Amino acid sequence: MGTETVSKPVMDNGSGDSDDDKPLAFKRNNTVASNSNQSKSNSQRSKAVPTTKVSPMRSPVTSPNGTTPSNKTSIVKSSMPSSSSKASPAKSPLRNDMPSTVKDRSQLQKDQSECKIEHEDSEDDRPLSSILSGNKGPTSSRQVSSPQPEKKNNGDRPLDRASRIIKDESDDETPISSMFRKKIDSGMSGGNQLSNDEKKPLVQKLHQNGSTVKNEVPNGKVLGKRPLEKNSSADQSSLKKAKISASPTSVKMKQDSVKKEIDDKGRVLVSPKMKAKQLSTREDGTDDDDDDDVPISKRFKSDSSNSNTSSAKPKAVKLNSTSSAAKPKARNVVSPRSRAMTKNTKKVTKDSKYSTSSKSSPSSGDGQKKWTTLVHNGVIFPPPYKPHGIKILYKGKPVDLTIEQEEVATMFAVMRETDYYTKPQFRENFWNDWRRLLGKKHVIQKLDDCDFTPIYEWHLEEKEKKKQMSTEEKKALKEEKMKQEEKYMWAVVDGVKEKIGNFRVEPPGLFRGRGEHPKMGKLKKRIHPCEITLNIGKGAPIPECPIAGERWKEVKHDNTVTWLAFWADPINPKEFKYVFLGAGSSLKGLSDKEKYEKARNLTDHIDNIRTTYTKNFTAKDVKMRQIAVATYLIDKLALRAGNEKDDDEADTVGCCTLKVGNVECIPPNKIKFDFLGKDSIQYVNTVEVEPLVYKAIGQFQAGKSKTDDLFDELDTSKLNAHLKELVPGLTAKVFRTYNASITLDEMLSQETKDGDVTQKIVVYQKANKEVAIICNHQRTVSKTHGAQIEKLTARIEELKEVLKELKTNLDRAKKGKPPLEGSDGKKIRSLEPNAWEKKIAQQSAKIEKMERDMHTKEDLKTVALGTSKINYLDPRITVAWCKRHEVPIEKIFTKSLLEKFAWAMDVEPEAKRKPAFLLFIFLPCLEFYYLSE
DNA sequence: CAAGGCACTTAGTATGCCAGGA
DNA sequence: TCCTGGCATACTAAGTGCCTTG
Repeated sequence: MGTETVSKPVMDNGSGDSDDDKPLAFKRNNTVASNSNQSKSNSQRSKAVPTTKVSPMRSPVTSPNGTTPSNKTSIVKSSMPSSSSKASPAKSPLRNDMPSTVKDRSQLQKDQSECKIEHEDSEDDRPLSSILSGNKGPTSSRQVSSPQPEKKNNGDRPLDRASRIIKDESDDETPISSMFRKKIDSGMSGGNQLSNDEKKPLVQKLHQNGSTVKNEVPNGKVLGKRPLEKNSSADQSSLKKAKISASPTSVKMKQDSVKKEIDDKGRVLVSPKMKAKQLSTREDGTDDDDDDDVPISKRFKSDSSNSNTSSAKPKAVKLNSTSSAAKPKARNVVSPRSRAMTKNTKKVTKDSKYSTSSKSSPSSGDGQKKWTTLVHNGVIFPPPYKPHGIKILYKGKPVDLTIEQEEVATMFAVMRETDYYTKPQFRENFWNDWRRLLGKKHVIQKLDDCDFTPIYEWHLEEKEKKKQMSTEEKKALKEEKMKQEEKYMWAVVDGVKEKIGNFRVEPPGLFRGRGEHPKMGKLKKRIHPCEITLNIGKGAPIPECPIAGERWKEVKHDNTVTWLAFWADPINPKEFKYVFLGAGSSLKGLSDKEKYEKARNLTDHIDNIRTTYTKNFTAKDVKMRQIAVATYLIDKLALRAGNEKDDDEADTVGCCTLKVGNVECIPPNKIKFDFLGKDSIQYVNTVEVEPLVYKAIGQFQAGKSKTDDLFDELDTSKLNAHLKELVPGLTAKVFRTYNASITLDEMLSQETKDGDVTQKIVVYQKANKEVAIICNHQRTVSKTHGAQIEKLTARIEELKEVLKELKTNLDRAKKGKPPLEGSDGKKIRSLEPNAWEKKIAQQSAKIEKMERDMHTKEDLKTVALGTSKINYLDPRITVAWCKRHEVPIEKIFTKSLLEKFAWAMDVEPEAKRKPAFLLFIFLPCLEFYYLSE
């Protein structure tokens, strides 16, 4: 895309890039944080961290408004799609579509029979309208700003985040949506869809292989293409326009980029991009369309009419607020959602008609129909263990082991070079499980007397052999593997071939829990078909069990969930391991998009939320005060919610589970956090907080021991229940997404300058790094890091020596003297002074680059950039920025990320519409006016 | 309301692959 | 041409959050 070029120039006004840079939507005022300092910790994992970083950008601000319109009204609405969807407690009267008869897992497990339930669906839940309304108002009223007082102190300023607008972005996107709409309009009116026929084929045959099938239903039904959107979602549909069906063809026209694929049966399938686009269309008419695609502004319009309305944010119901405090945190809450749900009622319509019969299981998932037809070939199992016959030594003597015993011994032996190998907990757990296989009377009575060296050496040899294979051999092997796996790699969802994320059953091994996990080293036993439950469409052929003589545990047909298969986790039998579609699938894309929409929607409410919690810093009710402080920390520091954990898990915490000892008050108003978070990654950060927060934390600590809960009246359910009262669908994790995306947007808009692509990429990486620091995404320093730095340092020194020689020769050349001979003794030919100067410049540039690279490497040695890019940064911000600045998107997103974010690729850069765009930011309502002009 | 169940997202590490440099 | 570093992907652990049950 470079395209925009032209326009861009035009647009710029004096402002220079800045305008361009303006993010589409989000903007923030403040400066970037300075973070830099974070501490990197040293080493390894646990240690590191952000230390005091100062505030990461976060917050600055106050301000809001000014710039942003924040308020676009407020309305909440819908936005949170999900909520709606979920809302209904399953039950839902609303949903109709459900598949008929499906048993839910629990039931199944219990062995009950199926339950049929019919629901209507709710598709729409929320009216977007509300939002709109907000938007509309030009002026805004937006709220004022932030609550915060802000002071910035050194770095961290408390909350200052400007309120920015994410929403604007939508504006940007408008175009996109428009496209969709057009599509719709144009064609369709009717909903024609692709024919169902197309899809049908898949389903046809059925065989069962022996598995137990429960609930099988006749299929039926509609096979239309998948609606991409969830039913509920945002969409609301009220609008629903007729959806068009999206026949591939039609779709295609619109999108160029889309590629078609033909599946083996000759069906036309769509590439991810296309699919994304298709989203807009709905399949059987059933679904709603997605409003998602519709620009918010547009949505508003349409929606407004909607009923749902609910608009008002205030909405939410409140739930109870009870006070009790029990510490045991309970998880659930009630929820406001119910109300929301009610709304749902809405939608129903659609599905019901089309849908087939499904019934859904009451409990699973959010109860929304996720697909209509689902065909896949099951999962592939790891190859059986191949005994090597190498004996371990026990007290110096070789010991005979059975195949099973040898297999487990080998798992342990090959871990010799890992840290686990020497950890007492790991060894103990391994020993307990292995001993069970050996039997009490076995010769081997003590792990420490075992010498696994022979197996370890065998393992090294095998590795070496593999390494030494010729390229051809490796290639052949790979092809062979591919051939075996090909059939398991794909699923056909509503007629579209999609990649499956993890179609391989996890092989047996020793559990590698992170941190001080109490179960590390336990044997993760081999999973057999009889432990696996498959989920396929009714009427779809039941995958053949790949292991002769065995059969699946069960075959379900639940279209309210997205998993294709699951089995009980052998380490924690209460949990499951699932097989899902790949990240590039439309099902995943949809939910990803919803996630970012939720975050974006938070922009409209953030001021209000901050005002609320600021007010509650002094609430009389302890629970309320704790909620206020916890929300503040989650907003300011991007902490995770912090669910309760069991004793058989590593001892890590999140915001709600912080212990008194994890927080240290440093007068006058700084707080030092030091705890192990997810994956046992240490979080160390000293930040300045609002004086009232400082005071409140001191109160929460008073009279407690270090191991007591800081927020003893709180748990994630209560916290989220409160957040939902403020904004339907809002949960603690949304703040992380919001802050990450806003930070990216602000940094990109503030720091991107004219320059070449490389420089722009550096800006992007810097922003990415900032986000990674905020989110505390760390990685272990590579083993070779030190050596690499040394090497680079040496190389730089060498280059500097050469530079010195060049300078000397320049001086000599100026004096008419011949150059000195090189350090290697070779003669150097004479050059004119300007030629020497040129060489000097080149050499200097080379040195600078190398120093910069080294600095970057050192700087990022403990920072993991990928996690935030994959999970937290709204890809639309990246895409729009790339378009605006003519940076090829491939420079930022890998192939798989491009696939994953196919739904975001259409965002308008906005450059061309800059004028309108800018206004947009400030005065959303003028948008149409401008554009039309 | 507590507790457990379930579904799905987020996360760091291990491994494989490829391009650039010696 | 081989080696290495760095990136991309594979893998799977560890979170979040909603729902149901008692």
